[in-house]
Parts: sequence; C-alpha cells; structure tokens
Amino acid sequence: MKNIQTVLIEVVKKSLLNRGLTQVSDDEIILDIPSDERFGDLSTNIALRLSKLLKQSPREIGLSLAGDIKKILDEDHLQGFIKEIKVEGAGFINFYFSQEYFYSQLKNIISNGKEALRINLGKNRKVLIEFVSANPTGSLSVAHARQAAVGDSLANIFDFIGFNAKREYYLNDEGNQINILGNSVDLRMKELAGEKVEFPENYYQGSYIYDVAKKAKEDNVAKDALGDYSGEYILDIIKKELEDFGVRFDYWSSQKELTKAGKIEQAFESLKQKGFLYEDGGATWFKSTAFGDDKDRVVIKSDGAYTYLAPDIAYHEEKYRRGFDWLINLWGPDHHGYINRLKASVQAFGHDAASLSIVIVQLATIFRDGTPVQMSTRKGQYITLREVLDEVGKDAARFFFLMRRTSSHLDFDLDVAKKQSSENPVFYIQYAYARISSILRSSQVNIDGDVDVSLLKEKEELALIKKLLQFQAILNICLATQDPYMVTVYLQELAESFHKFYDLHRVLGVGDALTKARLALIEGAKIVLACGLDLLGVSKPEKM
RNA sequence: GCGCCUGUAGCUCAAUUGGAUAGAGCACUUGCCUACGGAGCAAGUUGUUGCAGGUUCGAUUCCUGCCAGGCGCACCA
Repeated sequence: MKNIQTVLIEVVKKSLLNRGLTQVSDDEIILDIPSDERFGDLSTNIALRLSKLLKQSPREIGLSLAGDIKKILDEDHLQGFIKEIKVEGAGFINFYFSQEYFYSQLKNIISNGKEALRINLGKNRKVLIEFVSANPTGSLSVAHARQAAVGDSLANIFDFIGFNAKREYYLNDEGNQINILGNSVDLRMKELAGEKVEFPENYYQGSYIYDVAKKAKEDNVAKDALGDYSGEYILDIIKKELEDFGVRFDYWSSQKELTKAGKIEQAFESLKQKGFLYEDGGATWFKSTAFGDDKDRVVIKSDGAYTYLAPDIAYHEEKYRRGFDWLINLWGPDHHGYINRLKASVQAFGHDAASLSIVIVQLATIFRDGTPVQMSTRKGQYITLREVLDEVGKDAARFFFLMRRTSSHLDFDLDVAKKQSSENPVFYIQYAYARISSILRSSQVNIDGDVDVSLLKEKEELALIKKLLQFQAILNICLATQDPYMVTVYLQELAESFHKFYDLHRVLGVGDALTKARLALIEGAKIVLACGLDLLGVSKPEKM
C-alpha cells in the first residue's frame, strides 16, 4: 500500500501541471504534519509559495487549487480516505483524513506487522557508515560511546528504510600513536622488572598499560613488536566493549593493510596525473584549495613521512572502489577543521561532494549527583563506555546518548538513567511496552480477521492511532538529518499516548467486540514501539 | 586574529528544517488506586527566543553586525 503522503504530493503536482505550472519542482511541494491538529492531518503551503509567481493572493490560489485537488481525488477514487480539504489561515491547504483511513492503516499494521512500517527511500543504495574508529590505545570514552550509539542506530534506520547500510571501523594501527603505545608498555615492563624509569608526559598514563606490560612479559614479546602487540591486546578490549553495547561492525578496516597493499602510492599516482599534487620546500602538497579549502595541505613531509591526511585520502577512495556510493563519517567535534580537506580529496577523484557526509557528534558531559564529572584524557582519567555500561546498563546508555540532536552537546545524568520512574524516558517507554504485553497475556480473546476497529471512537483511541501513523514521517526526518534522535522523541510521545489511553479506557471486560478492537489497537502500538526500540538498540521487556 | 558550533521558561531540552497561538520533562502546588502493572494519569504557574538591523505574505529557523560561552586553527594523529 502506498503512503498517503506520497499519493497526495502526486495529486498536488498533478493539479499544478493541469494549470501549466511546470516550473515548480518536486521538493517544493511539501506536505507537513501541522503542529496543531486543528489544522488537519497534513498541510501544504504551496499556495503561499506560488503567490508571488502568480501575482494572486495565497487564499485565492489555495481555494482554486483545493477545488482542482478534490476533482483529481474523485477521479482517483481516493475520496474515501480524505474527509475534507480546507483552505485556512494565510492560505494553507489542509487535508483532513477520514476515520476509515485511520482504521485501514491500523489494520494494515496489525496484519503485516513491522513490514507495514517500512518505506523504500533508499532504493537499495549502498551506504557506508564509518564511526568510532578510535586508535587502539585505550578503552573507549563516552565520546566514542555516543558515536557508537548514533552510528549503529543510524545504520539500523537506513537498513529499515531501504538502504543497504554497512558499519565500518577504521583502525589506525600504525604510526606515531602505536609507537608511543609500544614505548609506554616497554617502559612499564622495565618498571615492573624493578628498573627506575622516567615516564614522559605524552605517553599513555592509564593503569591498563601495566596489564598489557604483564601480559607482554609472559608472552616474551620483542621490543620492536610491542606496538602491534599492545594494539591488538587493546583492540580486543574495545571489541568486547562494543559488543556489550550492542554494536557490531561489518568491517574492520586496517590502515596497516592499506599501506601494505600500496594503496597510498596508487592514490597519489592518480592525484598526480590529475595535477592535484605538487612539491614545495621539500614536501608534497595536495591542492585542496581547488575545491574550496582555505589552504593546500601537506601529504608527504620533507622528512619523507606521510601526514595523517595521506592514508585517509587513499582510504576514502578505496571506499568508493568497494562499491559504496554514499559515505557517512561520524567524527568528534575536534575534527571539524578536517572536513574541507577530506571533501576536497574525494572531489579530486571526481566524486560529488555530497556523496561524502560528515556528521559531527558533539561531546557528552557525564553528571553524577548534579555535578559534571571532570575528565582529563592526558592523565588517562576519563569516563569509559565500560563504566557507563556497568552503572546504568545497555538500554539506558544507548537511549541517553541518542536523546539529543547529535550536533548538540549532551548532558548525561547517571542518576536519572538509573531511576525507574517516568522521569527516566527509557523506563517510561519500556513500561508502556510491558503494560501492553501484560494485557495481551491476560486476555483470553483472539484477535482474528473479523475485528471491527471502527468501534474505536474515543478521543484517546484516535489520538493513539494517529500517533502510530506518524512513525514513517519520523524516519523521513532521520534520513534528511542523518540523525536518529527524532526516534527517541517520537517513542516518548507514543508511550504517552498509550498511557493516556490506558488510564481512561479498559481493554478487557468491555464486551467482546470492543475488547477485540482495543486489543488490536494496543497490538498496533506494541508493533510500532518494538520497531522503534529495535532501531535504537534498546531491549523490549515483556515484563519489568 | 581566522573558522566552526551553541545561546529559547528557574534547570535540561523541543519546535516536523521558513509556517498558523514557541511546546515537553524536571522542579513547585493540587487531585485520581475494591477492575487489564499507580513504575501511571489529570489540572495549575513559567517567555523581550543573547542584542541590533535586514530578507519574506510569515523568522526561534535564512543574511549582516555586535555580545557571551565552547571547540578547532601543525611538514601532530
């Protein structure tokens, strides 16, 4: 069944074409859910937009367009789903759906389950979402944790709306950081052996370095192999942390292997041929200014070593070669200055700048007892994903990291995340789910084909159905913003609609026909809640 | 100095990406349990959207300037 929103957009477009208004592009026809339900179920501002072009008042245009639209709806036999079309306010055309429409959609959800909620927006496009990608030099921090939650949920959502999404972790497993890691472990080994050592400030200070050192000693690791050895040791820890957080990557991409396969030279050869590399002062520069960067960037230093950008250029070209046509990278805010040069590099290879999206994931501040928990990465004192997991559990952790717009700072209150009350949105939503499950368990009635959902006439019942049907619009926003956070807002609203209904109306013992109808309603709510929670990676408890 | 982000109710945040009377939660006050899970529901109070201009039928949203806070500005990674 086609989404009514898409159908109506086509109808509006048709009405414009009938008047020869071909200059209006598809994305200018917008159908919104009005903020106030007095303004209908869907609304378009097209008459206001056309006012200038047509030199007519928006109301006049609205009235005449509304007339055309009614005719088209008659021809297309869609009249049954639209109760009314009104021109209101400055000239908004507002569509009011019939109850039959809502009932038919509810039945659709109950008979097809989750599948009824799918929309194919992605057309199976291959999208690669790269996130976390932390150096294997220590446990994951809360900053990585937020990226992990956002990236994983985003991939879930993209898969659900018809993309072919893959999760990728880029492993910076060679170079300076790994050398420093190896040296740090080496020093700690000496220290454990009783030697007096001077431990430099830029070395890794965390106590876990001692653990690595002990293990390395047992395994008799040679000094020049310590970097790789320690990297692998710590990577295992990271993998376990991510697994416990419910995040599973499709690919672990290694920089070491990229280098070994000669991909950097290959990429540079190609850039050279295109004329985007030049030498100056003994260094090799990438002409990123050709694509809007502030200045050109060094890729090979005068001492012959690559800069950080060099493998990244090759790595991203490699992503395209692997067949992905949309790349999404989640980065911390400290990398925003890096966006232009990387975008320049993909353009240098002939890719559209829009095919690489960089999502900046802002930091989270952890609060305990009402005060921010101080952190200092240098001293190795930072809150880890592991600590948050141990303290509040996977469900609350994932939900809380997603609860604000990804581009906004986030205050994560550990005390609230642990609470089992309506103050804690995770429990509020899960409680709705558990309540529904409980009713369904105690019901003796089967919901079969002959449910008469048109018995659902109460205000709270209709409000709940309407809320269910907004789910797809929310997924649309997630796609447009590349941000899963709207799902968290929506689920809270959905849970609220259910709790309100529950409080005023009984499901069981109100007569077979009505009980059946209400069971169908809460079954529908359960399906949508389940779907939303799955996308966020939060569990769905039948009992709490 | 340059660039990016943020500034909305006492606090934490929304506002469907330019729409109609700027809304929720927390906190505070007051009601609702012999029935499906009260871990819930209902009612009440809270605003110069940092400031000043501009564009528009319409601005919290876009543009310019200023103020305040955060972050970033390497032949580091």
